[in-house]
Amino acid sequence: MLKLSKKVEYGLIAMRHIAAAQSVSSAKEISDRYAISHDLVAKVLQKLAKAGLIVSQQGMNGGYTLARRAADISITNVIDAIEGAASAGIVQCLTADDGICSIYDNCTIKNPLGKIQHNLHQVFNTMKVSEIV
Amino acid sequence: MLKLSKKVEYGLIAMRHIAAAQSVSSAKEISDRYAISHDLVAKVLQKLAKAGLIVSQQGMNGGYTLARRAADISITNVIDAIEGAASAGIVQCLTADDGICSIYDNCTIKNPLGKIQHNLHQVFNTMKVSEIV
DNA sequence: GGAACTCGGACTAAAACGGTCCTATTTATG
DNA sequence: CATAAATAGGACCGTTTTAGTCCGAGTTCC
Ligand code: SF4
Ligand code: SF4
Repeated sequence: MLKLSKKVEYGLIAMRHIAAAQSVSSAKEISDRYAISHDLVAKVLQKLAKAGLIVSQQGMNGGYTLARRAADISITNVIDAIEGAASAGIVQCLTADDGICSIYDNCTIKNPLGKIQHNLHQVFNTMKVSEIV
Repeated sequence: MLKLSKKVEYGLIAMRHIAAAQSVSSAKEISDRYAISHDLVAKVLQKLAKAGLIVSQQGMNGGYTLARRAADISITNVIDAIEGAASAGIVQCLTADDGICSIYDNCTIKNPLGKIQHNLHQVFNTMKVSEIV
């Protein structure tokens, strides 16, 4: 239940690969190296690019490179890029999202959970891509 | 994606309620107070009882009481009781579970993720039920 | 022009989630 | 002793999420 999705895992693997590479890295290169579905990792890469974490180079011999230093990209950045920023919350009522919980008024644990969520974010924010190369 | 399930939320609400109550608390009492499905909270309570976090008293005027001091029950205990101990992991390859990942051999991020998981557990372990009453 | 890329939407099978329902058992109480 | 109020627990079910595929289109190098 606290498991992160495969897409995020693939995203982290890809980020690590790109960060460690000298030149541009293509989706095929990554999917081959780690035995992941090409289509899947390609989509993840597209999301990472759209979020501005990596820059794409289209056409032949194209691929991706980091958009900024690996030390300036946190795990939170990667997660948000792939899952959407709203997913950053441990419970939906604490994310700035629309749908609030039907229990909201009666809920006695949202404040404590807020504290937990803060601590969790601390963990993901302090861990940078540069630390996993 | 890091969201905890409704069952866990209900479990935490129930634990808080029981910890704050003077006498035994029945499932109906809790489901009424917080406007949750009776059947659902009842099942959660059964799991908590089975895990030894609360003790049940059957029959009329029955219900649940804490099995030990609220300060000795961590959030991890509650999560594990409801979701099963195997769910404690951020990725399945790091839990002592059976099914390992197909990528396992090629995966370059399992060690870093192990460190993250450790930090996460720290958060859930140090937070006790007594802190949410 | 073609090969090797990125881009991006549509689609799907399978699993997880959230929840209901039904039955059996236990126990206090009148 | 009968009954009502509880726990115990399995079966079931509709919806959503996940993980993944497939296909068409645009881009750039050779
Ligand atoms: S209100 Fe309480 S139950 Fe509803 S989402 Fe927030 S924390 Fe979870
Ligand atoms: S091996 Fe890597 S990809 Fe597979 S589960 Fe463990 S961390 Fe995730």
